Amino acid sequence: MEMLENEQYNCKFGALNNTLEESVSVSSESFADQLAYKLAGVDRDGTIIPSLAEELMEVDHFLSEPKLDNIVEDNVLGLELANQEKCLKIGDFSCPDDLRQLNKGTMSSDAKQEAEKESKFEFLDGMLQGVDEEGNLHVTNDLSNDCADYLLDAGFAEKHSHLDYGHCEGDNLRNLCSEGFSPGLSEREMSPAGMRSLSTAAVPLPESNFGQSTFLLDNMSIRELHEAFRSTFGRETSVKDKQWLKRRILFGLQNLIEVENGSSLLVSGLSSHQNEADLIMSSGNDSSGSSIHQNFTNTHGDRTPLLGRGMGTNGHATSDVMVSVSGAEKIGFGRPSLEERESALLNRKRLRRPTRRYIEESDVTSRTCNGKFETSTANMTQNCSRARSHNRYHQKEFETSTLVSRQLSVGGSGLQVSSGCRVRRGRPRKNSTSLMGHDYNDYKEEHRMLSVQSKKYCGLGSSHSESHDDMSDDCATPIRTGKSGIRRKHHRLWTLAEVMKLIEGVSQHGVGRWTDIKRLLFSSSGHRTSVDLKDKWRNLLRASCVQMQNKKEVERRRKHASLPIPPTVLRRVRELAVIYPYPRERKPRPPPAAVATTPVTGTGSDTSMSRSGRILHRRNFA
DNA sequence: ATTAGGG
DNA sequence: CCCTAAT
Repeated sequence: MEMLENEQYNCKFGALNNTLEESVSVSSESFADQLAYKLAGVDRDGTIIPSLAEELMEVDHFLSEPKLDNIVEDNVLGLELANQEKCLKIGDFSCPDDLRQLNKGTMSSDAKQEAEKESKFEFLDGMLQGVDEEGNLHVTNDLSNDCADYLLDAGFAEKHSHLDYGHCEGDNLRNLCSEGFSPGLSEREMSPAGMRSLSTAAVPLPESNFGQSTFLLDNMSIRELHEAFRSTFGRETSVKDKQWLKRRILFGLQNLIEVENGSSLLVSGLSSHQNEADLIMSSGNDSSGSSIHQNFTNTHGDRTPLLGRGMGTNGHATSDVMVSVSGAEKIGFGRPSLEERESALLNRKRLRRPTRRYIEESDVTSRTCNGKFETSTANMTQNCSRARSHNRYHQKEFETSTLVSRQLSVGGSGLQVSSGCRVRRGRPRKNSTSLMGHDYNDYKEEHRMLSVQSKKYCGLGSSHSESHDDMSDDCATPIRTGKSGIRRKHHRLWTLAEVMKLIEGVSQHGVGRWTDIKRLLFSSSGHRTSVDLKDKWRNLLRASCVQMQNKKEVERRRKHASLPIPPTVLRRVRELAVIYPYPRERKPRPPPAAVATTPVTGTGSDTSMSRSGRILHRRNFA
C-alpha cells in the first residue's frame, strides 16, 4: 500500500514538476526571482525579512531548539521546494483562476467544464467535494448522513440542493483518496478525503523552516542580526550574543508561522481586526506564485495517506486510525503555504511591537520572584485586566513553573478597563487580541446572572482579595466601551491562536473529545476547560454557518459586533463541521418545569458546590 | 468524570 | 460563560 502510494506520488510529483517548470519558464524571470525571494523570506542581501509576531503562541515552541542539521542547501529555491514537500498543506486559496490556468497544462478538462465547476463551487464554497478526472462532482454520502441534520438546521439546505450526491458508498473516502487526483486539480476540487488527509496527515515540519532560518541566521553578522532583530521586533537591542539574537529572531519568525492562518487571513485582506490594518496585502500580485504552490500542495497532498476514520452513525468518529497516524505529531491544518507565510512576512511591515518587557523576559521562563507581573507598558496596561475572575477567585491554578503561554500583550481589543489592574499571582494573563467568540446576543440572561454573582463576589473578595490567586483582576464589572454600550464583561476572550488550536484539536480528535483536546493542546491554558472548548466550538460552528448563509449580513453584523473571525478560519470550521458533525442537538427536551425553581442567584452553597466541582475539573488539567 | 445542551 | 442533565 505504501509503496503504491509512493509510486503514485512520484508519478504525480513528476508531473507536477513539469508543470511547475513550465509555468516558471513561461513566466517572466522576475517572477522566478520573486518566487525565490518570497519563498526564502530573505532579502538578496541575506537579510531576514522582518516580521512581527502578533499573537504569540506558547513559548515552548520557541524553546525547543531548531534542528539545523536538517537543511543545508545552497539553492534557495531548491531548498524551498524541498521544504515545500514537507510542509505543504491546504491554505486559503483565493485565486482559483490562476490555478485553472495552470491546470490546463495537466488536466484534460476543457475550459467549459471548468467554468461549470466554478459555478458550482460558488454554491459549494467551502463544502468539501471531490471531482474525478471527468469533472464529475462527487459528494460523499456521509454528507447526507451524519451532517445533514446539522447542516440543514444550520441553513445548508439550500446548498445541499445543488449537490449531486455521488454514487460513492461506504468507504468512499478511501476510494477517493486512493484514486488520487490529477496533479492539476485545485484544492477546491479536493474530496473530503483529500481535505482530510491534507489537514490531518500532512505533517508540516516547522523545523524545516526553522532549520532554514537558522541556517541563514547563522551566517549573519551581529550587525545583521541586530538589523533583523530590529525589524522583527521593532526595537533595537544591544545584546551581542549571537545565539540570543538568533533565538529571538527565530522566535519571531516561528511565531508568525504559528499564527499560521493568521497570515492567510491577512492575505485575504478580510480581517478587519485592529492589527491587520497596516498589513494589507494585495492578493493579486503574487497570485501566480500561490497557484503554483497550491498546485504543488495538492499533488503532494494527495499522496498523503488517507486516514479513514469513519463517521459513525452517531456522528462521532468511530476509530482512532487517524490518531495513530497523526496523533503523534503536531499537525497543522490549512496552514498557509510556506510561500504565503513568507510573503506575509514580507508584506507585514511592522506591527505592534511586543512589550519590551516581553521580549526581555521571554527567555526567562520563570516569573518574577514575587509573582507580580507588572505591566509597565501602556499596551499591557490596557489589557492586563481583562479577566474573568468573578466567581473563580478560589480556583487555584497550580501552574507554577509552567513556562507557558505568555501571550503577547499587544493590541487589546480596546476594552477599557477601569478597575485596577492588580497584579496577579498566577501565570500572567494571556492577552486576548481576540475574537469575541459569542457572536450574537447569546447569553442574555446569563449576563444578568453573572453580573449579580460578580458583584457578590467582588464584594466578598475585596476583603481578603489579593491573597487569593485569581480574583485579582477586574471584578467583572460590566465594561462599557464608549457609546457602543456594554461589551461582554470579563470572560476571557478567545485568541485567534486559541481558536486555531481548538480547530486543530478538533481536526485531530474529532468533535466531542474535548478532554483530549484540552489535555493535548490546551494543557498550558489553565482556563479553558473542556467545556469551554466545547462551547467555543459550538460558537464557531454557528459563526461559520451564518457566514455561509449570507455574507452580507455578516458583514453588516461585523461592524457592530466585533467578530473578526477570519473567513479562512470559518471555512476551516465548516470543513470540520462536515467531517466531524457536531453531535446532533436533541430537540426533544422535556421541560424540567416541574422542578422547583432553583435559587440561581441565591444560596452560595449551591453555586459554591458547582464551583468546587469546577475547580476539581480544572486542577486535573492544569 | 465527561459530555451535551440550554440559558 | 454558567449550570444541569445524562452518561
